[in-house]
Amino acid sequence: MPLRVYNTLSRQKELFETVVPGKVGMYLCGPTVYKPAHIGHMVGPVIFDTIKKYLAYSGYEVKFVINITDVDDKLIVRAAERKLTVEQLAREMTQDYFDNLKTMGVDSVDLFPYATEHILEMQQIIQTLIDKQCAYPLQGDVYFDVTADADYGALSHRSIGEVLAGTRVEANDRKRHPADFALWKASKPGEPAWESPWGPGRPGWHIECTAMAMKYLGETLDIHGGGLDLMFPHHENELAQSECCTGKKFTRYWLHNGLMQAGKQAGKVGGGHDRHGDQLPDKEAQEAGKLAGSKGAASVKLLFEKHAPETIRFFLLSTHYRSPIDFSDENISEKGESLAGFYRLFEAFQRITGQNFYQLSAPSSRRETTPIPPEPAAFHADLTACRDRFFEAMDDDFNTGGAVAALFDLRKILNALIQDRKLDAGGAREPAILAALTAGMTLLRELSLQLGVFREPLPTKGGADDGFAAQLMDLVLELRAEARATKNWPMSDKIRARLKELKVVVEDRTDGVIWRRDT
RNA sequence: GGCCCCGUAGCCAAGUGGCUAAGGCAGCGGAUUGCAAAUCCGCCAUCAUCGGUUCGACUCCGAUCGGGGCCUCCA
Repeated sequence: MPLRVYNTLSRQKELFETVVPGKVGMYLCGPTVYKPAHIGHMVGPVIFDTIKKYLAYSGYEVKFVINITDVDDKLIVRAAERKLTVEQLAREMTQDYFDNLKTMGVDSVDLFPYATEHILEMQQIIQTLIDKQCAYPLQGDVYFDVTADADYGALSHRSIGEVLAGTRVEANDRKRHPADFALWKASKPGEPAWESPWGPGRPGWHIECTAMAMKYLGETLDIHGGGLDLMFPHHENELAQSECCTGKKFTRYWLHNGLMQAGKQAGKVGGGHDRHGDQLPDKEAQEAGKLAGSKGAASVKLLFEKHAPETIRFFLLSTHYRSPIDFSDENISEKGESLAGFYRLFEAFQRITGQNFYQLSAPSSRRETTPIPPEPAAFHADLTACRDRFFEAMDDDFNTGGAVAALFDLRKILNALIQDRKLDAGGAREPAILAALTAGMTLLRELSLQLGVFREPLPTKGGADDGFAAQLMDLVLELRAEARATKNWPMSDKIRARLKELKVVVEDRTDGVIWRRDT
């Protein structure tokens, strides 16, 4: 099954062929570290982390780079507000970003280069562009001349004329062409500045990505990712300056992820039944619906208090990466419900075989995928079909939604085996069946790891209190067992009902009672 | 105004020019259970509307309606 990816440049799915066979250079536009990350900042990293994992699993040697923008107007403003240096602020927010990535299970990034550590590389590229007449210095600034790139606009599918149609006329008409953009900005007093052939200044926004991407991944990248919002002008400009600099294709496959949206109330107001419906939502209401635009967009760290990070990751991956995602607590909670079924399966597996799902050693390469015993035949066939569906989905432009569905199917097949053979209900546990079950669970682990879920056990709720709570539960359930032995159902049911009020679920199984804390 | 995307069951969400349109959550029926819970089995969609292309469209084209994005150094 060949891998196919959707390329923004061509607007269609293309066969995935890398510059160097077997190797992938992948670059993702990272954050400007000026404020704590919100959920939207996690979308790209989670998606491209998953892509990296899957490519590596598929046999590619992948180098994955995410840049850190640590010099920028927003940083300067925010640092001044907080009476910090730009460097201090950047350092603090970078740490926040890294913490969040770790929590979200984004662990496949090979390198996080900093813009400020690549000023020299940027200057060299700028100089090359000037030498090639693609850029021109102007009063301490350096601008890229968009007319130097005949294909300018190809990525975002607009012509230079169209670009200008919607743009406000700026006061700054010193530029040769209104669409020209800054490669280097002369700095004002008090701002971070670096010496340059054009005077003290700092880099423009787009040049850092070109410099760092080329330095670490070569002049032609295989994959360049980012949010849809970056397509224009950021990626368009990056593409133009890079190709003008090297004369080579800059990126083979441009991948853009959809943006997260917070609520839809803004668009819904006044719609529907109002036949006059001409009450357009005002600009402010529209802004409120935009995650990034709403100043109240909570940090991911706050979100982690409400939802398990794994649930959030699963939420992000249950829809296609190019689609926008509606953010809401309800939508995320629903994913938590779906995941609970997996956790119960892991517990059943532990009860049955004594093995810990999280300690199963799963193959990390698709070529060495978990062998499934030929017996029972139906089980073998079902699992194989499931695995095929997973691969098919992922090979088709990383369709994580389809892959997730395969995981659910897998869960059902495993539960069905347990059910049919009464493995968790006092039935005989034949070694061959247990081996089949273990193989199936190993496959589940193998595949789910590619999505970055079920990596490690959830932290137990209740923390340090758990040991004591467990002892109390043993006592309560012992008393309840005595009541049940004498068919004292009212007492037995009362205990169970009262526990339920405490969010403790009791299950009376044929071979014993189990309990768990509910979410 | 310009460019672009989307509209699939109560909700979320895959997918395909033609066999029964994935999966999840919720719901309903059954098995199981002392009763539950959990699990399994089963049920639950004329794919926004209208027209066109085609032997045949949810899938292609056009129009309409509805939602959204970008054009503003938001990921």
